[in-house]
Amino acid sequence: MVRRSTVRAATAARKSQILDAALSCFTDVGIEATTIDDIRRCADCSTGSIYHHFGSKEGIASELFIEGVQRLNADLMTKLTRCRTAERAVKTVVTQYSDWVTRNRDLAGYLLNSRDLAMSAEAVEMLHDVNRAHIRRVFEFFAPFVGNGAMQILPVETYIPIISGPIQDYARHWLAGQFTDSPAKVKAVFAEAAWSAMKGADGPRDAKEPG
Amino acid sequence: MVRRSTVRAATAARKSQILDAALSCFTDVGIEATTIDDIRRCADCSTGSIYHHFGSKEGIASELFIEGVQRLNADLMTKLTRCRTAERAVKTVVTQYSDWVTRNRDLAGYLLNSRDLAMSAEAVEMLHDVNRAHIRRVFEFFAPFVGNGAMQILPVETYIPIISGPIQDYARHWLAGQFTDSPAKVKAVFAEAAWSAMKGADGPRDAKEPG
DNA sequence: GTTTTACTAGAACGTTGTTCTAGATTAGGA
DNA sequence: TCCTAATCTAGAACAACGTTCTAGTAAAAC
Repeated sequence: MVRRSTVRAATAARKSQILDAALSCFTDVGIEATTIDDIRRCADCSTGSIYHHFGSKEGIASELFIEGVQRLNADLMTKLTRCRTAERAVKTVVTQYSDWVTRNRDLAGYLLNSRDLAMSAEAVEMLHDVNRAHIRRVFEFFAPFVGNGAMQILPVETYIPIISGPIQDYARHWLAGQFTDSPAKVKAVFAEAAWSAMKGADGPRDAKEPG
Repeated sequence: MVRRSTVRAATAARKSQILDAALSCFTDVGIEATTIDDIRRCADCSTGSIYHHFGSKEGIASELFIEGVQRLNADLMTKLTRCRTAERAVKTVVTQYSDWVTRNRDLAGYLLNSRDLAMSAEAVEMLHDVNRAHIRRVFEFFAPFVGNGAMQILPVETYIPIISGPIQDYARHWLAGQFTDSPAKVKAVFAEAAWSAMKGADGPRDAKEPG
């Protein structure tokens, strides 16, 4: 049985070289407008090399997308598991995202604006698996805070939009050049807003109102 | 010199026929994957006709996008100007969006997932003008509520993300088939969350609302 | 050293967006 | 009704781009 003990050293470098070139091109002119030849020139490699590693232009786009999501998710989990209170955890979801987007402009812009990417069935499933696993971890982390009344009980599918929706929308506008202040600069506002919308009704306020 | 007093009757019909066909194709397989020939077949017209009316595939996509934004904006303003209190106005922004997306699935999905559309310089400017005018109207409407303390004073660029971000994110997931309940079904939750994050810290100062 | 596998190169192919030219259709004026 | 100009449609032809293919090179396994 042949064992591929070590991937050839140059391979990983070549792949990330192509991915970096692709991200750069996608950022400059958009996915559709970048040609394979653009990427080839920017990565200083041949067409054959690109197709050997990724199979298609869509393969590059998919791998870039999934790898980006995984990096973002991993960074969140690292910071989240250090939190001891519901308030700190909710606010960390917002501030971590703000900082990450500010530090990784190009990749963040790619992730935010490539939602309708036509991906292969395998890539879609891969992405779903990654997302499901991440969401499960996050929900397991937050479950106790909902259980003990520190956070509101809401329909499950509304938690993520309520907490992350605003800062994501802000980030999208900032990345499009429409806002001047970086997400990192205004993160406190969004962290506060998220916590306002999410904290348990501990005060004398009414809990609910007829819609 | 002949003046085109009335646009030829068939023209408007032909254009909207092509736009409808394009939206249908874009929804089914994505913008990049739909060919001019797909649209031609679906709209039952010729290639020449398409290029006469829109100039390019991107021209179709741009016009569809801008027209959709205008319809959405117009619907919001109609409903918004009926509101008399800050709470009702903020909640209306959320519920109107929920209802509109639920009623216009395809178009809403197109608007939400085509942000990175490569548009011509003119189309970009056109869209900016439309957006700026709309945002100015909305802010003029809300200004009094901020002035009298019914709503929080925040950095201007944060209002829209805080109010609309969550329901937009929810809508995106629903349109992608990831959530089962339509935005219209869960709009009350998001309206409540938006108002929680937005209302003045000292309690509402609207006449009708008791502390 | 020989074999096997991983990788690269670049020409060739087929599809697709776009252009072009000729012709059909309609509106307005005698 | 006929004429003229403008608008619109048709579909073949062109050029660009994603992809495939064949041959060849470099590195690991034995």
